[in-house]
Amino acid sequence: MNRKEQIEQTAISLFRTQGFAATSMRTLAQSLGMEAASIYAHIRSKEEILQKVCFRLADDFFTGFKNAVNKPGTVTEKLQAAIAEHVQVITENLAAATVFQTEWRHLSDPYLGQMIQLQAQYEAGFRELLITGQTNGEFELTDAHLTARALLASLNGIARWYNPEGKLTPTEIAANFSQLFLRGLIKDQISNS
Amino acid sequence: MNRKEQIEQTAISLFRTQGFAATSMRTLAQSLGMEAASIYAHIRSKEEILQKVCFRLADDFFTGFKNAVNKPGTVTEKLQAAIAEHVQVITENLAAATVFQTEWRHLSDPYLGQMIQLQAQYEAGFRELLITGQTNGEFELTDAHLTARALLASLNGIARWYNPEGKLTPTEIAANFSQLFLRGLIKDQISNS
DNA sequence: CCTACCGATCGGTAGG
DNA sequence: CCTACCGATCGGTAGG
Repeated sequence: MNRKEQIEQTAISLFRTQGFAATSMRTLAQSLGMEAASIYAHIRSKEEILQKVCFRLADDFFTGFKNAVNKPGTVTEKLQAAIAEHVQVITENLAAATVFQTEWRHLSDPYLGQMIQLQAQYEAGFRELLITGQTNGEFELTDAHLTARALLASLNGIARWYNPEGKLTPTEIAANFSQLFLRGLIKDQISNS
Repeated sequence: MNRKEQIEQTAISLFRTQGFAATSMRTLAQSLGMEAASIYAHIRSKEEILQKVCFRLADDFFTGFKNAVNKPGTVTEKLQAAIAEHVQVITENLAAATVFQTEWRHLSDPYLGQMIQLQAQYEAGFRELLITGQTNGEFELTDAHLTARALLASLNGIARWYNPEGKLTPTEIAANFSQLFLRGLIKDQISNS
């Protein structure tokens, strides 16, 4: 990891805990053991760090989603794969994913507009998967917009509680989410009747 | 609405769009048509506004949850009621709920610690409801912590997309969430077999 | 990567 | 609710 990557990693860690706006270049410099002015030998601006992390994460999420959708199988299986990919991206980039989710609005034009578009596209991907499953009879749902948003919000929430040293692995987390969203909470009463 | 309430409402609106740290008292003053120094005739500090909105919202959520749980009925019905109450609080306090969700970490001690506790308690309330339903055979779930967090994250996400002029009413949104989390996406195959 | 520094802005106070 | 102002801090540049 070269000095530029060190700066970015440290910045992401601070942005995560304090927020982008509340993190000063002097605090960042102190965490790195250097002067604030020296950081500018490696990066152009504070926002450049945020831009890089946001677009990298967005790219990771899209790559994961495309992998999931392009696999052969039922729509149910594709959705399960998309959930697993999304969980993987978050758990493997925990600090960066948190910063992406909570700080992207501090981007300036034109990056802000691009980010909004990318997020709308990603959500649309899930929504279309849901509609495909609805059309072919695999799924039953009332509102694809609401359902896609509910699923994505709960998946993104993982970044707020996932603990790499906890008892749940990313794979187990993904399996639990798939179970929850596909089967729901209500216990099957068939075997009892 | 007196001047103090006007200041708070305007601040909440700015905190929502720009974030707490990125909103200056001068910007707030300009939105109100007054000087920054004059605001301090009505409030003690910038953070005081954030404190007030966070604790008010937390109180609203707890009140709603207690209402839901104290109603007679099955655990399923109580969970449906808790979802409906949560949706109501968000949709009736859209800006304030968004600020609460995204800016509470900018509170200073001891308010920050209190807020963390309150959120843990609220989540525990949902988790215990889920476990009660699991114990009495209404629900089937693998991990109550994960399930409560998934449900709450998706409910909180409503604040990011709810449109008071949109086609979905808060009641409809709550019904869709209950349907999604209780029944899941998979279409019942019973009638086809 | 440092020293020295820029103009701008920050939350907030004094005094009226 | 205003004018006048405080010390502190901001992101960033110049020059080495």
